Amino acid sequence: MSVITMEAADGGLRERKKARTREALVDAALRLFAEQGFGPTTTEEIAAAADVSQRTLFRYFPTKEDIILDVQDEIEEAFRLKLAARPAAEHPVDSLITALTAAWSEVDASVLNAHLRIMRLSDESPKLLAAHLQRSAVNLDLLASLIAHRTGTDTAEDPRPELVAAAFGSAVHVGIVRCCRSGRGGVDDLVSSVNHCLELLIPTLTEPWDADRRAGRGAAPRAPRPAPPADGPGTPA
Amino acid sequence: MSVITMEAADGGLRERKKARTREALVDAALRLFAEQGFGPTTTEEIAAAADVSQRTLFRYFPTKEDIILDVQDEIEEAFRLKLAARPAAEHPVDSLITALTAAWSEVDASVLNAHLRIMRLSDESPKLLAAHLQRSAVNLDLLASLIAHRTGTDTAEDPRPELVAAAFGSAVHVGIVRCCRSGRGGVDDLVSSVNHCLELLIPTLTEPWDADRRAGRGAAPRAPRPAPPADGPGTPA
DNA sequence: GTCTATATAGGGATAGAC
DNA sequence: GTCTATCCCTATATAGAC
Repeated sequence: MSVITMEAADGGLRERKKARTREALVDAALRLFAEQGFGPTTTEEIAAAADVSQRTLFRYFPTKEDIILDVQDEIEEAFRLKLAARPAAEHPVDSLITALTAAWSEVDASVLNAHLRIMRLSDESPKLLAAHLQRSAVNLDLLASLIAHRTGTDTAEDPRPELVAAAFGSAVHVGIVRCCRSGRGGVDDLVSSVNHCLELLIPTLTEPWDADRRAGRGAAPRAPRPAPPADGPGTPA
Repeated sequence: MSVITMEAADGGLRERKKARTREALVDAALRLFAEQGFGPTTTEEIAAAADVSQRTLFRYFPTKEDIILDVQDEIEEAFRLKLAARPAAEHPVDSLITALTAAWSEVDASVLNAHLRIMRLSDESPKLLAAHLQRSAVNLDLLASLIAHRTGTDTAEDPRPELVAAAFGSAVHVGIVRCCRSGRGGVDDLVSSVNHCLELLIPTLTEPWDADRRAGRGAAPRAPRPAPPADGPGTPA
């Protein structure tokens, strides 16, 4: 048979079969985890549900956690692409917030929903939570490198790229966790919770603590930095 | 024999034996991990080195990682105690920084050194890193609760306690990681690296980005909040 | 009887041989 | 892709200390 026929189409025939197998595994895992929990579900069950052998499963994913944690990487990669599209002169904090909004508005809703379901599962399984946090750490490193590159900062001498990335990541994480904890949460709840946390981050660190302030209804925080020129090619949403 | 004789001393005979077994396990693990790495060392080896059975090891520690990660909890608990001793009116950010300095100056140097060694091992073993991050998350929750209690803030409605705790924790983490990455690091290097990151956190988020600023030698950041009254009972170092 | 330690057996994840 | 080995961790059954 012709090699050309097999690989010509639009991503390769094999590529698409691989992608389908991969998706079948992710779907099966997501479903079984929801039904039985993360721990009780075995890799053999997942493989059987996706009609492949256990060995094949481990050829696609190195660990059980990775089967579902890949969607996280997918989201974060989209986010980094949006960040790279922001103007270089913009302050990293502004770039990060704008890029996140842009990325989340473009990502498929089912992907964000899957991410939410994974966060829920993490509450129940320490192992899954640990794997998730580890990935977040790796993605944070990538983010810091990207920021350093964009601002022409030498990471070896200046910790600021890592600090912005870490502080931003913290705020996003707090927003996600709070959304998950508040019972049911659709994608809309997720977005508003994270946005609220991002808005509050700087005022929380710089303004006097007012016990009565809540949910952004308080004295409006003074703009801490001059607004950047609105010349960005990105998607300001 | 008399019950009084057995338990009168200062913490109970059994308690001290338990503590000694525990310490023997931690020491053995720390030594074996340094010699062979985290992954290759088996729980049976650790148990044998501490002269107990594998089952006993798992009675003291639920997982292999926990054998060494308990020193982290020890440090963080000391930190929370120092934080609780700060005046309630002080801004959380100031309380956190002061409490950290106080805690680290009191903790035994060997404990901090053990912590550093663990961080190094984490670079080598994803599993250890994941477990470490998970613990940090738990400790961050405790920290947020403490801050909420001290400031009279309702965590359900106001995310700020979680935000300060998370941002502070991020900066500390960045400082630790940078210290570990910069080759050899004594406790002094650790302290200065973390302090540097803590000083830079707020200016990094609020001041314009100046690519030439480095290591704190740049325009001094304006004090973002009025300095708190120096009436704290803590150890301002 | 109660608490604590042990040995043994086994399940489940993952790596490697074939 | 099947089979096997290894390691982490758990369960059960049991024995010593007081």
